[in-house]
Formats: sequence, structure tokens, C-alpha cells
Amino acid sequence: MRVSELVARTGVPLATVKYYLREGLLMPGEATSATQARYGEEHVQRLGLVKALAGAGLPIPRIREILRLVDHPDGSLFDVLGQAIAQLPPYLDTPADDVDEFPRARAVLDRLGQVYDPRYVAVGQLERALAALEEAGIPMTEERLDAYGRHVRGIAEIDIGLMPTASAEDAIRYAVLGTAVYEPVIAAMRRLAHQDVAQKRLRNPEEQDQQ
Amino acid sequence: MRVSELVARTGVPLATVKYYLREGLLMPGEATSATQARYGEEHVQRLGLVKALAGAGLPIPRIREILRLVDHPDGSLFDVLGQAIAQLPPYLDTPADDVDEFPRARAVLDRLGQVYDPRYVAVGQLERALAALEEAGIPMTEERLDAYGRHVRGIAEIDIGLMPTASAEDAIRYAVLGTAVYEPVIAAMRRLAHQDVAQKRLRNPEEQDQQ
DNA sequence: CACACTGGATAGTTCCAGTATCCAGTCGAG
DNA sequence: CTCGACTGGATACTGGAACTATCCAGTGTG
Repeated sequence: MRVSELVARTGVPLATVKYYLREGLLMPGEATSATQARYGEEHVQRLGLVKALAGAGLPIPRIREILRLVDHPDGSLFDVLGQAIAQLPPYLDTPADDVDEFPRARAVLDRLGQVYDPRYVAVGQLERALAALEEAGIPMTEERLDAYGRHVRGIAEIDIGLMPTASAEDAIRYAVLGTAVYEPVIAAMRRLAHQDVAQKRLRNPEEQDQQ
Repeated sequence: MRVSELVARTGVPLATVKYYLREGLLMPGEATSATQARYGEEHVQRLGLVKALAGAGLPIPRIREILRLVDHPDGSLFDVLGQAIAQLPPYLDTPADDVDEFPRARAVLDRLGQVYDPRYVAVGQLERALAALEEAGIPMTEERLDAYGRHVRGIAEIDIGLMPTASAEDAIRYAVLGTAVYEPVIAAMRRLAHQDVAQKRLRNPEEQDQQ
């Protein structure tokens, strides 16, 4: 298909497609002449992915890096996943490697009995999220932490359980995209669950075990 | 305390404090003269909260609206929470009220047996997140959906269970801030749980007790 | 052959968040 | 009392990001 059709299929304006092409977020089409190129389904899909990531507020350089990792995953699953997660907010300026720099995150993870590598970016991200909570004067109780840990782990079990194991490349692709793209789904579901739970409790506070 | 101390305590530059003052994100201090005002702990805390929200990438007008709702919650818990959530990404352009406009979200919620109001913004947000998934060529299986629903509901139960019930105002404040501010914590915990689960499974793939 | 379409290059445009500067009033040490 | 540092308030500016628009010359199509 030609650009015009790609534009029509995806709803992305031509100027923006050209921009993404320029920025390396979209691979160039197969050139058939100096002023013509053919695009395929992979371009439609890639544009959809870029839209999803950009819509989540990710800056272009971060998106480019994620796409690079998905396209050319060189390294172990952990390495690549770590690099990909570093492209997701909250962004850390200091890529430290001392566990003591993350007292809050360390306490949480010890409590949950989770293994972790202090160089793994998500540790710093958790630390930062908890520090922000503290600065804003909103406490994070152990009770809540334990419960969160239990359920989040349940979600992670599903994620990993559904991970394709055929090829390492597939697994990496799945893990990178799954982390980034499912988060908005989980957030939206939590917001809706709040409404549901609150409504049911307020309606009949006695029978608090849901269907 | 004076501005200079507020600046020192929070680490926010003076120019930025003035900017937040101008934008109505920070309430003015108690003026003691034409060129002097006194600030208190509430200003430190508010600055921390603004930092947390801004750090999550929320635009200033959205933060202002959230703070307004926290400060002057007029309406029911559901109304206010709905308004607050509308300030959180993903942002919807069309505030529709027809359920049929949200086929994916509707299917999910029906499946989970959750009550929902199509005018509630989070429904549209879920729809959008699912649509983005689809456009990016990443499927959302029923299996995953059910598992997510179960665990997310567990998290929501905790959230609501810990909600203060003394005053409606406290409850609203708690709910609004809890929704916005805990999300990064949950996201970071999920990322870490991925690493933990993956590592444990790869180490000994036999003992996979999954709930 | 005419003309719409294309890739490629380049130059805006818009918005946003923060920063800087200026001013006149005032507090507080000496 | 005086002088200099600090303050609130107003206004102007900056830098970055994500597009968006225009122009051009080559091309495929009817």
C-alpha cells in the first residue's frame, strides 16, 4: 500500500507519518522508485504501537529506544527488559547501584521476600514513587503494602505464565510491550473496581463478600 | 516560615514556587505586610503533592483541578472521584454517554460482573487502553482479563477498606489522591514482581504454584 | 501529456513549564 | 536612621517537544 492508504488506515496525519519516519519510529517502506515506496501490515501495526506509546505520554527518544529493543533484542531477557523499563516513567537521573540508596524500596521488597537487583531500574522507580508519597504527606502502611504485593504478584504470575517461550526474541518482545502497554489497562481497571467496590459496600455494608 | 525557607525545605526553586503560586497550585501564604507572607507545614506538604503529580507528567491545569476537588469537594464521592479521574491520563476528548461506544470495556466489565456507569470516565479510559492494545496488534485474552480483574479487585478492596469514613471530605481526599498517587507504586511493584517471578521460574520451573 | 501523488528536505507553529528580570516596599542588623 | 538583603507581584523570556506546513523535483496513471 502507499502512504495515503497507510494514513487512511491508521488515522495518523501524513505530516506525522513523515515525522515518525524521520525520527526512526517507523521503518521506511520498500522503495520501488525515487518517489514511491510500498508499506505493509507491519507498518500499520507499528504505527498503532507508536500511537499507544505516544498516547501514554512517552517522549519520542524513549519510544525509539523501546522499539529498538523490541526489534533487536541483544542480551538476556533481564538486561533487555531492564533497559526497556528504564524508558518508562518515572525517569531516574541517578543510575545508582548501591542498595542503601533505596531504603524504602528495600524495606518493601525484603518484606515481600522478593529477590531483586539494586541495579534494576524498577527498584529506583519504586523508591521514587514511595518517596513522592512521603513528601506529599500520604503514608504507605505495611498492611496496604502487603496486600498490594500479594495481588501484584498474582498479576505478574499471569503475565509471566502467558509469556511465549518458543524463542527468546518473542519472549523479550512480549515482556517489553506487555510491561508498557498493559499498565494503562490495569490502572483503568483499578479505577473502575474502586467505583464498583465502593458502590456495593455503601449499598449493603453487611454482605461485603462480592459475587 | 518565609519563602526562602520553604524553598530550602522543599528543594523547589523560588521561581517555580512563584509560578505555582501564580497558577493557583499553591495557596498564598498569610500576608503580614505588603512584601511579606508567612508559610506553614501545609505549604510544604502541598508543594510535595504538586511535585508528585507534576512528576507523574500531569499538566498544570489538571493538577489545579485535582487540588480544587481535594480542597473543595462539592458533590458525592462518586461525582468528585469521577471528576478527579477525568484529570488523569489517558485523556478523553469525547465525554460520551452511550454504552455502545465502549464495546471492549463493556465486554470486560460484563464479564467481571462489575457495575458501571457509562458516563464514568474510567470506562472510556479502559476502552481506549484496550483499543490501543488492539491497534498495536497485542491481543488481550479472556484468561488474562479474568486474572487481572480478580487481582485488581483485590487491590481495590484494600483501597476502599482503608478509606477513612469519619468525614465525607476525608474520604474524598483519600480517594482522589489514592487513585492518582498509588498508581506509580503499583506499576513499579509489578515490574519488580515480573523480575522476581521470571527469575524463580527459570531457576526451578517445576514448583510453579500459581493461584 | 497532464496531473495528482510521492519521498525528502526544511522551516515554521503551538504549547507548555519553567526561568529571569525588574520594581517598589519592608525587615532587621548595626 | 540607614543600608542592604529579602520579599511579593508583574511581565517578559527561554528552551524543548511534538507536530505541521511548504516546497521541490521526480513519478505513475489515466
